[in-house]
Amino acid sequence: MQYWLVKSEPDVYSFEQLATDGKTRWDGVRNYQARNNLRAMKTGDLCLYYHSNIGLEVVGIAKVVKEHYPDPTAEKGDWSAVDLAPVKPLAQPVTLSEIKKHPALQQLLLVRNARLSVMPVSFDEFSVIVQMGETQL
DNA sequence: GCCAACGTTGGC
DNA sequence: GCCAACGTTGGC
Repeated sequence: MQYWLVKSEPDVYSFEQLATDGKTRWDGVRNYQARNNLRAMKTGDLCLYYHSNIGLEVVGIAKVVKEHYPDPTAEKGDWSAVDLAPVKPLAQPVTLSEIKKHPALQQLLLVRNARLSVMPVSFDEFSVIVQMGETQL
């Protein structure tokens, strides 16, 4: 079991929208590092769902329900998509500023590489953020 | 809206 | 293969 963090701009596709849809195709990734992370995802892996630009906070947990396949939105190039489904929202969102303040989260790629949109997180980091969101695993 | 950080492109 | 120029992302 691996843990991840995925970013989305909430005015484009929010966690609430994912909760409504029940499932979504995570496509449109055009960054090699992020793509390679998508390809490493396994069914059942859990993802922290982060709202970038608006909110700047982790708002929920999603899970991988379909492993990587060719991204149908890619007109050219070698890109991948996965399918994600909602697990649960955090009782209280965990903001970027809280994450930056937390001693156990200083290695988080979200902090160290702001531009990466799909990144692995350790189980410890995942647990800390979920606990900060006051939600049970 | 600005700008820093990063990735990509293209000239040499 | 280097590096400058450019485009994009994302925090502020």
